[in-house]
Amino acid sequence: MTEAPLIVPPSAGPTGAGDLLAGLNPQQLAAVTYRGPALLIVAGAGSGKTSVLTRRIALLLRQREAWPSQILAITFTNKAAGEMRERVEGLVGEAARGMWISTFHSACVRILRREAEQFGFTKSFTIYDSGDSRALIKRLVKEHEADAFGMTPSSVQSRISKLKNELTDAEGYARQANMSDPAERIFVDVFTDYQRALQKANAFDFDDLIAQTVFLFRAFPQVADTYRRRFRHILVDEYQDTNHAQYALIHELTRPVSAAAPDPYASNGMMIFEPETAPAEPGASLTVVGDSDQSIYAFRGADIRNISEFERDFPGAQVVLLEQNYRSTQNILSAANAVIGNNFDRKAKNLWSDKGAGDRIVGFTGYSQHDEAQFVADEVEALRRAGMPYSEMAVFYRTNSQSRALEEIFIRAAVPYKIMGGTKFYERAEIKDALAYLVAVSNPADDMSVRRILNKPRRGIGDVTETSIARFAEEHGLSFRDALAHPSQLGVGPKIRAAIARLDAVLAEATAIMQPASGEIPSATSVAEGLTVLLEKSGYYESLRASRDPQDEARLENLDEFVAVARDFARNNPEGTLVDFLTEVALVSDADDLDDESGSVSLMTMHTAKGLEYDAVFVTGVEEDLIPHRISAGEPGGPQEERRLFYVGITRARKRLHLSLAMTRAQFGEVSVAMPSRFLQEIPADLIDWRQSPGDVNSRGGMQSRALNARPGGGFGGGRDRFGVKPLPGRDQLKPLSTSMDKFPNKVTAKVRDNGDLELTAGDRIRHDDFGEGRIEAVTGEGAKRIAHVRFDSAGQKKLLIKIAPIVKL
DNA sequence: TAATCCTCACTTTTT
DNA sequence: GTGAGGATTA
Repeated sequence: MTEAPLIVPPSAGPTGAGDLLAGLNPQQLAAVTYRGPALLIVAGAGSGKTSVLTRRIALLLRQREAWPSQILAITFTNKAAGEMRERVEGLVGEAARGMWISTFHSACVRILRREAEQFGFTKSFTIYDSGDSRALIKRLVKEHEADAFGMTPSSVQSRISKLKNELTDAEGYARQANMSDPAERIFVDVFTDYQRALQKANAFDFDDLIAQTVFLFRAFPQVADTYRRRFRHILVDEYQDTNHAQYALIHELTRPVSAAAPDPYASNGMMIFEPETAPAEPGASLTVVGDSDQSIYAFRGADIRNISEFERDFPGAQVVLLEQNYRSTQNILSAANAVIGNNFDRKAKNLWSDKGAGDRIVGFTGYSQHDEAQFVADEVEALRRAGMPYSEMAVFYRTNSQSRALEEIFIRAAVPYKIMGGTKFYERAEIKDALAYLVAVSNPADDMSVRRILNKPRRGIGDVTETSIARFAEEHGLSFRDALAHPSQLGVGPKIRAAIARLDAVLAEATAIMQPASGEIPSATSVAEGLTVLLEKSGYYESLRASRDPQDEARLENLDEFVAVARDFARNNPEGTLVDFLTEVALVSDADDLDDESGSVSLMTMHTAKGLEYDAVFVTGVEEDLIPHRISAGEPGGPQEERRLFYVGITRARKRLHLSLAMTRAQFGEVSVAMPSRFLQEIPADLIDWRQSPGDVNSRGGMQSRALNARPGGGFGGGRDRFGVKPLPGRDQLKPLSTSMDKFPNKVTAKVRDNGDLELTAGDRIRHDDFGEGRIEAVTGEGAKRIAHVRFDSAGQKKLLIKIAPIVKL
């Protein structure tokens, strides 16, 4: 490999790289141009790592150091993969074709489908998502009566998942387990049976996709060599989030090619045996990008050591540190640095920005989560009026349940919002049902799917019938699916017999459409067609249409959307088969539709926020027991991971950062007192502009100072409390500052009413239960979405959804 | 077999 | 407060 020149003049002709290197700082330039076996790019938040990674790839292509087919770039989400591909294409155009830019899982699926027959699977294997595997484990836990030992399906699932992430299989675990412990024995049995069931169903779970690929490479070195020869440049993004199995996969792929063997890629498919003496090729060049301060997935098996010990694992590795942040103002970064600096055993890193100090961080303490939410809504509206689009604002929280209060207030305040993440489209029951129908066609060996649809819609087929079908299948050596073709031999009543026959016929009809036996190639739209046939003729649609449950209407819409997804797939992949479609669906999560729908505020957990950025960010619920979460206290490294999570949250902000909390929070049906998060006090007080500090709220009424006094050594110093707020002069902190509502015009209750068709016009005066009296300035919107723009006498400007606002006309 | 009542548990989750 | 899943009943 030739050493790339560090600086290429912009006029260097067709292979010139000047534009690729333009505008890079020296560290970025080094990260793009360094050539060697291994490179670690430590990329602080907002340091332009995506740009560096894409330019690095583009430069490799532009300078003809690598063919596209020799590049494997790995990201964690399909969305990130898509963006990276787009950006590389933007830089080098057509020359980007043929690269593998994908997630770990997609890359492994591609490999496994190609090699499946090597180890007892077929190309059309199913991918079990965590719901599928939980369902299977649940059955096994029941069969083995493992619940008697306190094992729940989800605990077993997470244990198995952890073991697989460590590349430990059932056999390996059994070898070192204490088999005199009955609980251990049963767990081993469940694990073993689980793996056996997967194999029998021709299925892999998510963890298997990685682990089995590693096992494949280890068991069949010549297969591994094929890929080692092919991929000369491997780049991994978000390396701090890799688990052991992923690490091992990378390790396998970057080993030197072990022996002279046929190379199908270099020989036009002809088998050419090189002489034994052929020099083995060196391992692929590896580039990893990551930031250990943003490692927030240890709970999923991510191993921070992968990045912290990179230099040991890959001797001779070069390390480049990107510390200049191009995203945030210095105040935000100073807060972030101060917080993360409290984590010990991290490599020092100091993000800096040349954007100037910027605005101070805004702090707010509400009485309740509603109060806090109202603050967020008000602030969002103020920013909107100042010209910031909603799509540039985001609200983060630690747990999904916190979104509820925010939603309630946002609806009432007519703030358009969008929840990111949350219940996933592909995890909805009706979508899983539709998928199960498709899987029943594509992989009849997969009993789970067939069992799932057996009685959906209701056909009168219950447990008893299911068991007899299973028994019949067992006795005759058939799959569960094939047993459906012999309803008369099942010993069930005529009604049920007919129902089974009908299901069998529907499946057969759909199979004929999507996978014609004659070997002819099904049309591009066959998946959408087959899906429609399945849903129509199985009676699934009909049962939803006939239902009186209002939720079933939404289910129908979801199914329509799913059919639309299938049509889109056909359009984008004219050659795409049913298996391709199912693969895409299994590996694509909703996180991939994170596209900012322009014009709405984004609500999401701090985990989901990683990798995103917004002009204005609201981090809510900055309280003890929430961030850091209560449960994290018991886990090793828990509090530190929580701190990183908080760090990720605040480093998403470009210009404005808001930190808010509530003094009381209703959780699990009861209201409890919340305390400010310890992380708040790690931020230098002069960086925060408290609109309402914890001190303000506490010093009112009977529960004064509870949160502040709860910490020994806390209290006030230098005329300012620890939150940087001056105590009001002339008043004793222990006495109520004010007992009237005027100081807290935003205090909000969570009542909802129905005003029906209350007529309002500009100029009317109204009284609001929480905000007092005000004057209507304008009314916009139609019907149930009519919005009153009100200027309240003491609570300021607000928008209200008229239908549900607690208001009366005066 | 299906509907209904009751109990329980309740972080985060790129695939 | 809520939703899922299990046990109980019709």
